[in-house]
Amino acid sequence: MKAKKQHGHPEAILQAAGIRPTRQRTALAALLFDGCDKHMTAEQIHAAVRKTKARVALATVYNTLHQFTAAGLLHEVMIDSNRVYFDTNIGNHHHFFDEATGELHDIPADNIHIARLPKTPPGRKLDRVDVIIRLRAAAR
Amino acid sequence: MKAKKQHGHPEAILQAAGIRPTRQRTALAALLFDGCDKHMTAEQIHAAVRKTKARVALATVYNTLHQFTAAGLLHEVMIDSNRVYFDTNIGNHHHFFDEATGELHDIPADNIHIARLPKTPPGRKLDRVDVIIRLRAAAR
DNA sequence: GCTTCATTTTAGAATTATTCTAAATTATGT
DNA sequence: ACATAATTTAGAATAATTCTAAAATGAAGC
Repeated sequence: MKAKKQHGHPEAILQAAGIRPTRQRTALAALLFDGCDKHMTAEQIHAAVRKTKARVALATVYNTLHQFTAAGLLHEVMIDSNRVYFDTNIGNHHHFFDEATGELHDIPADNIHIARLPKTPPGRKLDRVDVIIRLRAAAR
Repeated sequence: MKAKKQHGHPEAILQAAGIRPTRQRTALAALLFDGCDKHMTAEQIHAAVRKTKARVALATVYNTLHQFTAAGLLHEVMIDSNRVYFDTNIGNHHHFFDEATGELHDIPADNIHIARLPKTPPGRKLDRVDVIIRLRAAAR
């Protein structure tokens, strides 16, 4: 296994990322970093954490997701003008987006090979390459 | 001779796309389909059309951009949660996104070659493949 | 265990982009 | 020109996200 999934205690993950593990952050980390890749919106994460006993304000969910993103624990995936997903898979990979259902699925990085990438303009460095394969319902 | 890409009168372009060329639509088409590739938000387009003598309501700009998109005259590019660009380049191409400046630049399709595209899931057809190369200021 | 101070969380207000609504205008067919 | 259907419009409504300032919590020292 190449890239190791996030697992272990949520608190340890936060410590390692230099984020103070408060009750709310730990609850969110426990939910997000359970070893399974997820694509969730802030609202979905808010709903999910409220199903556990923890109470976390929506504003805190947003704050925390942005902190996690800045720390490299999450990626934001911009797919649709009114859907921003936070992706717990921070390894190199790409996405299928099903426009019929709004679902997002991972594509392992080695299933796509990009040749002839243009050179990066001067004074810039490559941050990342997003590939989104958009799908629609097949005609029949 | 004029530009090689979109050519002909704006009205002809609309007719060909099966869109009735009203005054507002013609004004927007004239602005957008002048042969130069553009990436503009609805607000930018609204501001630009108001600089000409034409008066077009913002709601009409939105309606019209969506009609043009549905007709294949424009593409929407989703880059950033609060930046939706309408792209007048409807040919096969990709984008550099400069996170430092918020600018979007075209990459001709043949500058990127994607091999080993995964197979499309059953019941779905491939709509399009978006490649976004995200750039940041270079470290030094 | 308490006190202090910085950090974090919170509810609700504010903001922003976009969509909706229903009335007014404009275009098309006869 | 007339009737009818399509389009445009201003402003209200919506939805996601951010902001604000006050309250709660956490860490460090006594």
